[in-house]
Amino acid sequence: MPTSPTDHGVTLKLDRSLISDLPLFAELEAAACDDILETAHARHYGKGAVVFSQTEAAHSFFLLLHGRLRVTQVTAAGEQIVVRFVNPGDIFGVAMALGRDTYPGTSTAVVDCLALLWPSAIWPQLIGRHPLLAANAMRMIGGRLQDAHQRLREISTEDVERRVAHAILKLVDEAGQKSAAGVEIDFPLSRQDIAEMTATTLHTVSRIMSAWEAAGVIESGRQRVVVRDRPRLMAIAANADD
Amino acid sequence: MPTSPTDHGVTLKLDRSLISDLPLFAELEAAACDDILETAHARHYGKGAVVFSQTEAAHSFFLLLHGRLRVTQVTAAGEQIVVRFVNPGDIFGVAMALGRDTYPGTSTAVVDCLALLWPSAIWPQLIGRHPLLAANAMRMIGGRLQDAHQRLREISTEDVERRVAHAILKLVDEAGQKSAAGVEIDFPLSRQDIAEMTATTLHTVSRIMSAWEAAGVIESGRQRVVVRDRPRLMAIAANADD
DNA sequence: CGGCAATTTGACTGTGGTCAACGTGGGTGG
DNA sequence: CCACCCACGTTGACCACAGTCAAATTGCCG
Repeated sequence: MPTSPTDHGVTLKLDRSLISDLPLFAELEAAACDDILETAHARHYGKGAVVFSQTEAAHSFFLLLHGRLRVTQVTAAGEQIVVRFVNPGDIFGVAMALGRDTYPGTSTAVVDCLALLWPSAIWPQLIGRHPLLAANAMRMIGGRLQDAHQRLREISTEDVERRVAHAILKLVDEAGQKSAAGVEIDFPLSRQDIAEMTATTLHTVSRIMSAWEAAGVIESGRQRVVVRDRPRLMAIAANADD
Repeated sequence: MPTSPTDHGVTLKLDRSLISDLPLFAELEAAACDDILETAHARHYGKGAVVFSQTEAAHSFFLLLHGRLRVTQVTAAGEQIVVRFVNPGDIFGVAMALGRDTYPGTSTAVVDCLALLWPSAIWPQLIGRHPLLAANAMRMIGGRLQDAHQRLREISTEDVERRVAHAILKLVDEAGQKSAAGVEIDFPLSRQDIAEMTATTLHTVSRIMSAWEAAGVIESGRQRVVVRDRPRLMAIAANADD
């Protein structure tokens, strides 16, 4: 199922309307957007394709336009954790800007994706010419730092059920799609994925979600989660006794 | 014991030799350092003093020159975690740059500290005038993001003993002081602190460290940790069976 | 020297991990 | 187009790691 990446529009001029509304380009003038796009390429990644791998040299950084990516890290002992999911408008693979010369994780397309990419070496020039871009990028990285700290807080202090509830609610906020029965997470998400986000096992996740399904809180199936009763799920996320 | 902050050198001209060797100012020219220092104040915080508090408006950002700070967050349920320790040369309280208008945590001086501070509002101008400062700051924030991900990995996949071993080793690297018996962490650090860094309880930390002490790996007392046998501690951090 | 905070240690318990076996649905190939 | 197969999911039994509760001890600080 993995598809090899294919180039698109490398010679084609990229239109700034693709990106000018994204938070990364907030406050930037049209000319600045054009200048930044000058050095960008667009590329398509089929479902299952690996955009970059952990420890690989960080040749490029990316901006996701369409689709959804999963970023994972593998420990020395071979266990995997999900670092985050990348949403449209997010930057990813910015290792070089963060002071690394290799990617710290692996990112995989969970659905068909379209991304822009720049050579990492360009970053210093871009922020030199466009201080607002630097400020915006720093805000986005800041958001990721907050997310990481929130997860640390949750894993440190909450029991598994509340952690799973928080994880599902966050994904619903980022990738919720109204459907007949409620709000559905619009990309394939396995029990294993949820376990790797919440520091537990797929078994425990399955047990918890089965209980929720029986209680009418969610509806779920193979790599599919629909939240039926959001307030109830929020109550579970907040409360210890239930 | 908490001391109220006192101003120092507000009118006094700050010398760039204080800061020009720090990573935040790497590659910056002398004139740039002077320009940045123009808007800085220096301030002293006595042991136990609170530099800023969670949810407080982020009026300033800081650079630690001397001492050591602990940054904590409190959950809605009232439980506390240690986010990190701030070492000399680190920036902290950069909430505004990360897109927040309040501090996400509380920072407390664990020993007497000296810090520079700037009004948060100045940040955009500073990075506008000094792109290298932006690049350096982003690298430092990137390092914190890596740290957070490493802790997530550890809490998710390792048992308590290995997590504690990793935490102690990291602190020894950052704040190790050669002493008669080995390498000592040069600031007061309680079992509770270690527990809040590693998502466990002070009881479990105490049991683990008692065992290590009996085995001659460390020597410890009231808010004091000396690593006697670093290689052995590294082996504990790496291995599961021991 | 009195008092309190930090630490130690013991006994018990429960959450959630491990091991194992069995469903099930969807994609793929014949 | 249907059937097979495999990845994904479910469920049960068991038990261990580490959290909780409790109490004693130590060592600073004032």
